[in-house]
Amino acid sequence: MNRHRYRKKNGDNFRWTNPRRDLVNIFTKEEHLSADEAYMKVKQKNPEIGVATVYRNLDFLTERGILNRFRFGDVKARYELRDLEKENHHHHLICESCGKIINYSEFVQREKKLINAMEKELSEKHGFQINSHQLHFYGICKDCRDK
Amino acid sequence: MNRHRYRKKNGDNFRWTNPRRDLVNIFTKEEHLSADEAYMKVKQKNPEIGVATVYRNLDFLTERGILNRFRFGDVKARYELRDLEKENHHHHLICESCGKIINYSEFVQREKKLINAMEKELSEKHGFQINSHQLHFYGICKDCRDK
DNA sequence: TATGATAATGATAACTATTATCAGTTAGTT
DNA sequence: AACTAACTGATAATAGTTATCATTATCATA
Ligand SMILES: [Mn+2]
Ligand SMILES: [Mn+2]
Ligand SMILES: [Zn+2]
Ligand SMILES: [Zn+2]
Repeated sequence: MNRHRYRKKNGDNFRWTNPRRDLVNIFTKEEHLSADEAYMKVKQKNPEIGVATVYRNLDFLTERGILNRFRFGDVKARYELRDLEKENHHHHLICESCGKIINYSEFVQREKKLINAMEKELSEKHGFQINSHQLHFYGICKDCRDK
Repeated sequence: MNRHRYRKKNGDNFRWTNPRRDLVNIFTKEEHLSADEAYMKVKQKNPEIGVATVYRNLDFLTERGILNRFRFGDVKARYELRDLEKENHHHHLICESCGKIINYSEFVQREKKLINAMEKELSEKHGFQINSHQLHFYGICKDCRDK
């Protein structure tokens, strides 16, 4: 599991650097980018940046709770800004044909109730402390169906 | 998205070979194996088998609906036999510390209702045809918490 | 039950995503 | 301005997976 280990050991005295700022900026404009896609974007603003820096900081920002990391069946990880408000909490539809990813936030209320009950029971029954959940729907998007 | 393309073009005249039989057998005994883990297991029975064959057939069996493929935050894919009965439908708890994967099937009834409603609305609203869903809970397992 | 078409295999090279290493650079503190 | 640890970029290394290709095995048919 531990393939992401650019972890801080002592304290939290991190530095707010340009690559970090640039990355966060990019994710305010675009969602679900892979490391490579983010790298391309950041490069436009700062051609000097290296891939390793992008990977390191996607990891850094994810561990700091600023980004969410997903793996949608695809090998490569994808990222988005973490929802600040609970109301924005959303999940994903993934097209198995073209790979398109669609956000949806319907049913948040009803879902929340079920998820809360689940988390409670699961943590009691399995002694498992739940930190987050992901709900993915796989299928075929409208565009691909129309073809 | 199309990184898995050992796909048949013409018809469905596939052959029921030893590697395929062996793989299915292994998954009746163990769950959530990665390609490499499955390879090791099959090798015990048939030391001649190659990795490529394992990858090809994990893919083959997944596309034939015999196996489920997952990516639990980890880079590597993991597989299990697809649930034959709806009653066995289950989801997963993933420990972010040790990587342990726990099946759970509580709430299937309540969940089914919500999921059905979701699938209906989502397909109407987004024109998206939903084929399957995955619900993953991430957190810390009992063993890791006790340490 | 032998034959033939072609699906499948195994070895291995290649590729893609990610991580480690390390010398040089910077942010933030004094 | 000087100091120091955090950070960076280049690049090598690794892990997981897929492509290639010559050889073999399956199975429908004769
Ligand atoms: Mn999203
Ligand atoms: Mn399972
Ligand atoms: Zn599509
Ligand atoms: Zn654990």
